Amino acid sequence: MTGDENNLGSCPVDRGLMRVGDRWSILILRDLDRGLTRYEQLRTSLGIAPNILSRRLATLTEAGLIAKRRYSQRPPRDEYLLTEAGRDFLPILAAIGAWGRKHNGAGALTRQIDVETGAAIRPVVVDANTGAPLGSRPLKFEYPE
Amino acid sequence: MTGDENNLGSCPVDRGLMRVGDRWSILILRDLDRGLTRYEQLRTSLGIAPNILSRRLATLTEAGLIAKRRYSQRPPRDEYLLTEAGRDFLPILAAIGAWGRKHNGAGALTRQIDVETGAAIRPVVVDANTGAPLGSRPLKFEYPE
DNA sequence: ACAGTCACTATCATTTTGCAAGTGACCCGA
DNA sequence: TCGGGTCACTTGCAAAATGATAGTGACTGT
Repeated sequence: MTGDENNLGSCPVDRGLMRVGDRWSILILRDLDRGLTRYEQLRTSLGIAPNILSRRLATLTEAGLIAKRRYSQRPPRDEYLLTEAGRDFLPILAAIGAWGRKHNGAGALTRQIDVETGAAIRPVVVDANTGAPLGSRPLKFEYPE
Repeated sequence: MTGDENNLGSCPVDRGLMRVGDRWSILILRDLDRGLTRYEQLRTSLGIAPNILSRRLATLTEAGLIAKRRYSQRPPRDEYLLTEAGRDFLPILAAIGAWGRKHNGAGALTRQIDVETGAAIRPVVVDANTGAPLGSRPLKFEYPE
């Protein structure tokens, strides 16, 4: 499967994964969030081959999650920044991180700290309607027509 | 990168992705949640090649997200069920779905309904400490030693 | 002029994915 | 009991993606 064919199914999860459905893409978003925005920073941080990094950056750009910005004219140098769609994805990264910590969390792990309270955040997915964590109330699926 | 080498980094996101870091795995979890638990159901629902499905089911089983259960002795038939770790991952699917709906949501999409209230859920990742959605308060990263 | 950095591209081997066909255990009807 | 039919796969092979390594171009600083 190519990952971005245009037979859009009715599943929003699939829709999401069409755009960020691979490991490197997600790790790139994580690094951009951490402040590593330049090609060389990403390459060394991730240990990714340069051709692969280029391709991932291109697809993420095309998917509208990141954008290239020139930070130096001479010499011409670019950095990659998260777009709004990209920033919107960050909470999901945090949720994945929380899951990884819980189910594969041996050893010391990076955490995110709330700057104001100083406490490590504990990401949870809740239903904005009820405030209840997902999984705590019964749900059913509703399929279009 | 193979995806499950044992150089575990300190990033919990990476730790999570080591175990579910590909499109098919996530789509399989989605289908199991929807009640499609048998091999043939998954294969036809996903349109996946049988050898790939077998491999994904094997790696998900090895990763502890799903488990095989015999539902018929004669003929011998198995189904796949989510483990606790697998169920723990479902809220993340919902969050990915919400993101997909927002950023790639043209057309009619499947939704999840709270059985008690009848309303479509609106998944949001919040910090369990403050209740605030992630992204609404400044955060910093803390790296181990 | 020459080394060094950054941001890549090009080439090619390896790995993974995907398609199509086949297999084995069983059930069911004629 | 012989021939389909279903389910849950496996096997073989082609196509695509990934990864390692080397090279390129635009500069800068000495």
